[in-house]
Amino acid sequence: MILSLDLGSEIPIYQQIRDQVVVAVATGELAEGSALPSTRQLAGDLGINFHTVNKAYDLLRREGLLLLTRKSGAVVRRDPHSGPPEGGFAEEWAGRLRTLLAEAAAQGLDGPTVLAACTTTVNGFRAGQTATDDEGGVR
Amino acid sequence: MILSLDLGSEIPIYQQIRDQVVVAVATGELAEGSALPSTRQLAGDLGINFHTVNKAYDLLRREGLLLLTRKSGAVVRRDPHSGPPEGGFAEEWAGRLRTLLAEAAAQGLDGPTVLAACTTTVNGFRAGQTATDDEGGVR
DNA sequence: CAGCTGTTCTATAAGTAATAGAGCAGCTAG
DNA sequence: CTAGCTGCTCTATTACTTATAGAACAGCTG
Repeated sequence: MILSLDLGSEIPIYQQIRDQVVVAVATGELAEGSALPSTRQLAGDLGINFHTVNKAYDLLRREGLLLLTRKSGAVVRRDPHSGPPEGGFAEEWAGRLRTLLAEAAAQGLDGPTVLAACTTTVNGFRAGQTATDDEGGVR
Repeated sequence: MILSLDLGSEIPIYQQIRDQVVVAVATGELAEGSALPSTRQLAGDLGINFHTVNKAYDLLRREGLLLLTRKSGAVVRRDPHSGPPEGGFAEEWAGRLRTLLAEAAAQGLDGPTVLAACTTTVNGFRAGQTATDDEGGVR
């Protein structure tokens, strides 16, 4: 997968990394078991400090998406078929969804437009993973 | 409207205020022209510094939701019927939506569940502004 | 005038983000 | 066994953000 950073953004670098890994897992681009570059290597490729990459990986580990070991490096732990998320996630996530959708509504986007954007985005994820959906083989 | 703050949250206070005003505008609880408490009064009610409230109001003004004048105080400028948002908003918002929905998908929430949450939330907003009260409790 | 309003300035303390360097423990290929 | 990789941890510095606080100014209002 290819990571692109915007160093001039107000979004912290470690969060840009985290967000792009999350999207890659959602689309199926990163399946369960996929290996990510090491912290030092990715930092070198991106031209940033390895502590910053370490922070992003550590955040992904705490979210349950990455498994970090000394022998295998960084490996994707979950994918969209791994079953329900950990306790409390759905409620916290629904709260953030409410804020984000409220922002669009307050700015004048009407309901159908907002829901169409949601549907298109979610279907875009599934298109990326249903290619090998019949296999279902969890490695 | 009633503002509730969580001082122990990792979310900045000024952003909690902003988020709750945004939701109130989306639901119609705060219609165009509604007056908000002054910075000093709201700060006193919440037990926080008025500079923090000022920051939240200033953010809402930059987002086009509030109109701040010395004579009228803080007044809601937009509501869901004010027409399309300002240029560039939709694209930036769609990017954040993608990240948020990807997070749910990566954690194992399936597409229909995610879209159901979106629909329920958006309909909850519209129930607050249209004549038809649907009582769509999100629980 | 007295008392509100938003607004702007300085200032401080605490936390976060990103940088940097050094080192340790565990695994693996040569 | 050695060399080199891995995640991981520690200290440290710089810059920015968050939240606090006090003071003052300009405009409107009763």
